[in-house]
Order: sequence, then structure tokens, then C-alpha cells
Amino acid sequence: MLTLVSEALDPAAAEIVDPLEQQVIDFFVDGTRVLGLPRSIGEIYGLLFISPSPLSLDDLVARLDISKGSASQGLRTLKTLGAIREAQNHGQRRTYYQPATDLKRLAGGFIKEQIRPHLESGRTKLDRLNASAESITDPGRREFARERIDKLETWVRKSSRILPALQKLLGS
Amino acid sequence: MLTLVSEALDPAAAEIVDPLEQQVIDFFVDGTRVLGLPRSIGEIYGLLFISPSPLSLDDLVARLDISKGSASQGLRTLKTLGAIREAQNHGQRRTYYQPATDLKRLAGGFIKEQIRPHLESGRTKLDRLNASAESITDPGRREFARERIDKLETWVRKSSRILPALQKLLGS
DNA sequence: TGATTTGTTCAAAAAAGATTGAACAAACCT
DNA sequence: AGGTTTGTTCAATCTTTTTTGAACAAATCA
Repeated sequence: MLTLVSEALDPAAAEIVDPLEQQVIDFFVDGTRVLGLPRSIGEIYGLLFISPSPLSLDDLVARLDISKGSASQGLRTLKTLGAIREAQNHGQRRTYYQPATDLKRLAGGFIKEQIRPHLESGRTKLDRLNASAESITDPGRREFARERIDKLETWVRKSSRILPALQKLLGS
Repeated sequence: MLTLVSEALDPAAAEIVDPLEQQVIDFFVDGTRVLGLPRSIGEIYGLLFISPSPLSLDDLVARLDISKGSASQGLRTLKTLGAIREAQNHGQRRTYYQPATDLKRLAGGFIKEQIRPHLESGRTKLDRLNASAESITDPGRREFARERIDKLETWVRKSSRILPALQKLLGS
């Protein structure tokens, strides 16, 4: 059992979080809440964010007191979002993670993974809506439905146009 | 029991949703999902959005098949968000609701109610973080923490600046 | 006044979502 | 080969959030 030795050598492997770390974690837990992501993801990203050296899955499990399953899934989601990357692991088998800290890039990943799919499904739904509207018999009702569906199309179009602009703004 | 009579007089009181209405509702249920709001709110807003005439709480209960409690709370949240308003009810006691359909205004309400509070709590957290960082003894560790906290401050500042810009973009 | 309508509140139930942990697979070592 | 380390998967469990519905209050009516 080498735990004590490795802890002594590497402070980053301490099996608790200090007060500062806890505060940063809380900051990000609140952030993931707004974004509709699970708490564990905020915890993982938060700890990586404030850690001077990269951390492994087992580090996260030990220090955040979460299960391997949670850590594994959380890391996968963060990778998909482009919010973390693997650190250079010199010959080591174990992989270590570092946070991406470029806000523009982070926003880009979130938009791509969490927003765009909904906009696309929205467009599909609008196609079907247009078809349904055509088969309304009452002319007044049909006209009203058209107007509202047109409005929805405008909304979706505007939202799509805004995402890149938004990302651009975050990069400056 | 006057239900049949009133239904015959006012199609908006029919106790089912037609296919078009259901599709619009589904569209908004997906929307509220992205925004992290409960499904019932998407249903209520969706039905109001596609209804040619204003609807009352009881209309919503009957047609969406949800409880009075859900409808009442959903309407309250939508009011708070500025997403609906009360229709002119000529001497009637019962209140009827109409959707706000101005995207800029809708976004404004959401930002004000759901985003800004988190940004403000973020600022508070940053103050405490700065205090904690000061009391780190190791200079290297303290310097690193400073850098990261500075980054967080930049993020919060940028986000705050972007919200009005975003709203502006949606208004054009 | 008492009966009816309209809407709110909130504790309990249901549903949705996140986390756990044990079984498994793959990579590495001796 | 067998043993160990590292990480993934997913059904079961736990937690959080939403919804329900019955009790209540306030307004209207007869």
C-alpha cells in the first residue's frame, strides 16, 4: 500500500479538499446548475480548475468522494464538451486531466453539444408543423396558425444566428 | 352541467388538444427542457401560444390534463418571467391569459430571473475566494490560485456584459 | 346569510435524473 | 500464463424535482 508515500510526494493527491478548493468547487457546482448539468460535473471541473497539477480519475474519486462510475461518466461528458483535455503522461499508463480554460472554447463546446441539437430538432418540428397547418380547414384558424408558426421560425433562425456571435463576444 | 353548451359556443374550451396544438406544445416542452424549466410550463405556454383566444386556468387544466396546482404554479412562473399577461376580461371574474410573443422581451425575463441571480451569487463567491486566496502561505500555490481566480472574475465580467448585448441581438 | 366559483398553498406521491458499485474488459507487468 | 492496474458500463438505488389533490381563502352571487 503506497498511498501514504505518494501523498507525501505529491500534495495534489491529498485525499481531502482544502477550503479554497471547496469554494471553487461550489462556484462551479452553481455554474453547472445554470447550465443544466449534474453536480458531479461541476465538482470535477472545479477541482481540476484549481489544481496546479493534473489529476487522474482515482484522484477525483478520492478527493471528491464520488464513485468511479460518476467520475468516469463525468470525465467523458467534460471531454465531449471540450472542457478538459488529457495531460502529457510521460510514459505513465494512468491518464491525467487538465481543464480547458478558454471561455470561448468552453462556450463553443457547450453550444455545439447542448444547444445546437435542440435547434435542429426544432427545425424538424417546424417542418411537421407547417404540414399540419396546411390541412386546417377553417381559413381564419389556419391563418392564425401560420402567423404563429412563422414567428417560431423567426425565433429559431435568430437563435441560430446568435450563437456564433455570442461565442465571438466571449472571445474578446 | 353546462360543459357541452360552452364547448359548443367556444371551440377554445374543447377538452382535448388537436394534433397541431400538440405539436406546438411538444416544441415548447423541448424548449423549456433546454432552459431547465418544468415540462408543465412548456405545455402551458405552448397551448397559450397557439390558441387564437386567451385561456383560463380551468381551460388549461381541462385541455392539458394537468392538476390545478400545476397550472396555478406554472402560470405564476410564467408571469414572473414576463412570458404571459392577463387578457382584458370584460367584467368577467375569471382571468384569461395570453402569451407574450416578443422574443427580446421573453429573453429579458429569463435572463433577469434565471441568469442574473447566479451571476450575482458568483460575484459574492468571488469575494470570498479572494479572501481565502490571501491566506495561502505557499507563494507558488497562492500565485496560481490568484491567476485562476482572476480568470473566473474575467468570466463573470464578460458574461454580465454579454447579456444585454445578447438581448439586443434578439430584438433585431 | 350560505352556496358557488376561482384560485392558491403545501404535504405527500410520482416521476425524472444522478450516483453508486459490482461486474466486466483491456492494457500492462513479471 | 496469471496477477494487477486502470477505466467503463449499466441495473439498482438514492436524490432531487415535479406534480398532484385536498384543504383553504377570497370573491361573487342569490
